[in-house]
Amino acid sequence: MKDLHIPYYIRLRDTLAEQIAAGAMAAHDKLPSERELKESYDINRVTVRQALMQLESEGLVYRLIRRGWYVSPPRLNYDPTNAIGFMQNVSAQGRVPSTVILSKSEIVATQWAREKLQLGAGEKQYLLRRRRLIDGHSVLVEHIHINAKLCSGLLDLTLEGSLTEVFKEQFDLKIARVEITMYPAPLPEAQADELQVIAGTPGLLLMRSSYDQHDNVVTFDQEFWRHDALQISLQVNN
Amino acid sequence: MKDLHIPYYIRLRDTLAEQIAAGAMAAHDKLPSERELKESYDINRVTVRQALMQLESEGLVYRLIRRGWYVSPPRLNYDPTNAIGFMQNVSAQGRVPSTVILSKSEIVATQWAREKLQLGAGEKQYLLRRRRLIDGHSVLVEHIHINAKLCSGLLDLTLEGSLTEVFKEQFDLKIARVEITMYPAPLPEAQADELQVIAGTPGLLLMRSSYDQHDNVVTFDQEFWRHDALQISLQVNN
DNA sequence: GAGTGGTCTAGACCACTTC
DNA sequence: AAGTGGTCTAGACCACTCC
Repeated sequence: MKDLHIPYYIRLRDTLAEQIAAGAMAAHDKLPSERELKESYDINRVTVRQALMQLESEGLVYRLIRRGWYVSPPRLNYDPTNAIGFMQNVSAQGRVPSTVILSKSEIVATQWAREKLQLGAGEKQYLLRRRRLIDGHSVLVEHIHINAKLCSGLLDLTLEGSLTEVFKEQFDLKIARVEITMYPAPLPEAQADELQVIAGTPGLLLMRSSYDQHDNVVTFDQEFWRHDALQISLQVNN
Repeated sequence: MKDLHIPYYIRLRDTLAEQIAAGAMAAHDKLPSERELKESYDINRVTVRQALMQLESEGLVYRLIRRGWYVSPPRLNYDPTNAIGFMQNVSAQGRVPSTVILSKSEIVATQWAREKLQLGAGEKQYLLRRRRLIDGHSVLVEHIHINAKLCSGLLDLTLEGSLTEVFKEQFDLKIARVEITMYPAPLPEAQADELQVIAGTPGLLLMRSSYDQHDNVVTFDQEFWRHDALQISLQVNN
């Protein structure tokens, strides 16, 4: 015999999901506080949180640490086979992109970066860290490791937009080939902090290696996305 | 001032993650029961579960309903730009694939399927539901909606392997173009049951439309993956 | 029948945000 | 100072699995 009882947290989850779907709450609206929900539905606060965390993993709501729960905006469409940059892609979908440079530095490549960038011992790399936003809300943090000898002086240029364009315009470097790997994974603590989400919340990890026309590695990029911020779409011709 | 206290559930999560990484437990090994962990680490069972659910969302452990928590195997590599089928892909990675046909039927296309398959009112579709496994463990459930008039009699053939091959060999249909959309999302209840996971656990939803050489829609496929079962990798040439 | 995980309660204290 | 979410306790009962 199957258990036919519907748990309270599932009912609350569905109730809230319906309200959101029905448009009773708009993107970025704040939900009632956990204690209010607890009173309204006469269930324990732990149970309320269980429902909210379900909705979070569905991408319907997100939270700001110690500030509350909010309705998620629609996902951004991302086509990894398309070379279009973040700024253009977001704009094309009728939303407002922005970029914050978190840090930029020239360092001696770590062993790990040396492998990824195919560098020898002692060679230099740039490390560029950026946070990117849609409609004023952070959606990803990225760490871009750059082969410094291919683009000396890069850090003095404008780095908010497409690096691919900067490489082409300023350094005559064409990105000829890109390798991408991605999978769902929780955000590491440092990146979670920067996205103002709690460590361990679901995320999407995307890594990208870019090669120039001579098949040198130009950049190795790690992107830490909010898991509810994007949807991957692509087209393949055989 | 930042809070420097490390929560118990984070400590337990890290402890278990280290044990797994160190190889103290192999793929599909059962973890100690929640009550054993509670005793061992002298924390509440709710807190133990919090740690386990974190590990689940990281893809390090999975659970079988009411049976326990187990160590996850490595992720399958999946290249959406590569036409290679599931069976071949799994084999190529040194693992053992299998397929279970859950149901197959010929039905009048629903409105929703009519749109996806670009069919007129009253036209027929096949619905094929399969579960696919790696090393004997279910990793996905798929619902394949098929344009019946392009491949009449399909359901009488062997359907465990690559449909793309069946189309080519038996119906002279070449899959010329594929559109894929995917995003992290929890598994719907029905699919969760079939994968023996609890409804609402994290998953990956992948939808695929296949077009033939005349740009007719041949199939529309919904795949419900365990979120920890795969990693997406692809290469793009510009 | 013993053991497991799934659900739930009624509290508590804390760090942090908001006012 | 009041309110919020984050963490945690010490129980409880249930459905189901395993033996």
